[in-house]
Amino acid sequence: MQNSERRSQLIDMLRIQGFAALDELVRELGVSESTIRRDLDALEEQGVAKRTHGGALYAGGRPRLTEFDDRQPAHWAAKRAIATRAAEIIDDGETVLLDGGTTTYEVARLLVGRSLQVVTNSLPVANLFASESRTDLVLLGGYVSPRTGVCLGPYANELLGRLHVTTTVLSAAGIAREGLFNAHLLLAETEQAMLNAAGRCIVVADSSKFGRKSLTLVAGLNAVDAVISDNGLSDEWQTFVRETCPQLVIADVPNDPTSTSDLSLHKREASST
Amino acid sequence: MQNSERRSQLIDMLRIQGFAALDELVRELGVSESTIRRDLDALEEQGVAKRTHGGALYAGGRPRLTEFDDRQPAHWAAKRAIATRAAEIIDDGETVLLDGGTTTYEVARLLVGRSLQVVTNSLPVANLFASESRTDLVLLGGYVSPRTGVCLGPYANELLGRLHVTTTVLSAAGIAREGLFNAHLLLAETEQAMLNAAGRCIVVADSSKFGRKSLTLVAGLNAVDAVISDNGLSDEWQTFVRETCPQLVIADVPNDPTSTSDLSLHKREASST
DNA sequence: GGTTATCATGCATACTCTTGCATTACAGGA
DNA sequence: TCCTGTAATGCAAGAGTATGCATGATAACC
Repeated sequence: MQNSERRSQLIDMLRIQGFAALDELVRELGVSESTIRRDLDALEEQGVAKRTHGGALYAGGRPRLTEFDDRQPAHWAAKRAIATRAAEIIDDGETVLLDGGTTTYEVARLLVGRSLQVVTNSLPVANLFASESRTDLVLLGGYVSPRTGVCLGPYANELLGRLHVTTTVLSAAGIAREGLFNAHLLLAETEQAMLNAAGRCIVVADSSKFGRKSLTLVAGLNAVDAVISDNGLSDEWQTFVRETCPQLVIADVPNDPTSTSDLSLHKREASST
Repeated sequence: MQNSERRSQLIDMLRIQGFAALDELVRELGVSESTIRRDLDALEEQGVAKRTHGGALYAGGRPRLTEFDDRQPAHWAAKRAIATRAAEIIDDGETVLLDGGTTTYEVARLLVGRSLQVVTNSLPVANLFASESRTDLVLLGGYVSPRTGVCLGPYANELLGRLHVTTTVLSAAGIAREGLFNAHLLLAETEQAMLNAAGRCIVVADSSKFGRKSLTLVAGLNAVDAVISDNGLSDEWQTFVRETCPQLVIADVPNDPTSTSDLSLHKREASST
């Protein structure tokens, strides 16, 4: 792990928690105490952190949307892999409707710079494209949920009712045999409207989502055209999805601790566990 | 010459990941470490990447909203002063409609954390409130203008037609005797809708805006309830605005080295304003 | 005031960067 | 065809930087 990467991770921890103890940072980042101290010195120098006895306080800018802050690196790798496959099957010139959610956000990041028309209800996604002249951006209006930064409510649904897009990329809080589940009642309605507005609908969901229900059912799996998940998905679920839905794409997650031991571990061979 | 192709691939990796370790790039691109270093040097030269120990960060290519980048410090002081006065006359519990534009953005910054309901068509303004649980945020939808980050078009206007807010804060590209001017045809329509949706309408405009026309007329000054400007506004304009509009607020700009003759320390009388 | 935890500093080690040089690939001219 | 200049690439060695550990100093706590 590199200097700058570790420090940005450190900033993330501070921003989320507000305060972090020294030994906690040592444990989490896997480096020595001295290194953490030096990092905190540097961060204090640039005004991001404020050192205290036994730890450090966050002193930087405004708090960001909470959902995007606790991106676990493990899940993040799966999301990245899934997003890559999703971006591959989207062609230039399409009109793409992007849902809120962390996985769709990763898809959006991969679409930046491409020649597309993007429709979204997600503020973070919109920010990615806002300054991009090559991509037309249409934002759905409505009430903005503080936690996730997505637009909800009747206005968004109404606008969706008058739009048609070639591809919709949907996320889900859970996928069960009944179909896609979501945690917000209003968001479920919006996602149903998104589904109806689409020529084809792609659902992106990492394998941990399967077998989990959430508050409300959005749609059955037979209503979507493709499901993209990662190779952690069990065989039972894979066969079930293949039977229910026209297409199932399994993204290969590279970051598997058992398979990458041969490349360049000369630097971490003596690292303590 | 595969040089340029590899470098564009490198830029893609950096843009997508934000950070890339050196050995990771070596593995991915299949060239030696030295070559990657030289590539990164070249990319840093042209401002696309920022080298760090062990890798590189994505630096350039993030063309942010241009309007917010060239904030002149001198104008900014006036805008800040104006925004302060505007924020003072907005009470907690109000529903505030905020236009796009740099001055209204400053107003928005001062309103963060207050107990309000905010309606806006501006993406930068929305970002300020998105993670704020104390402020309800309603975003107008529609086509997003890449340069300014505001939502335009019939959808925004239609939604505005069904809203009512207590206070609208409008900006203007220019103010002439005819009234408020704006540079975008579509935005002018949206601003007219904003005006109609408001119980009272406040126009924020620094003194440099007065006497300047722009593409299209939005509304006469008699349609607004208050104008807030800075103390650089000439007496003629002040009397004109006072005759046309119910209220004129002049914000005191603390230090304005550009408009005053020079910084000679004549000990002026401590005139209380 | 004594005890304990936390902090700063110096130094050894390992990694990363820069620089210089040799090799390879390619295009233009005799 | 052969030669040659140019650019790109790879390799190696010394300089530079980051990290971890140890030790004395400092600050918090009872």
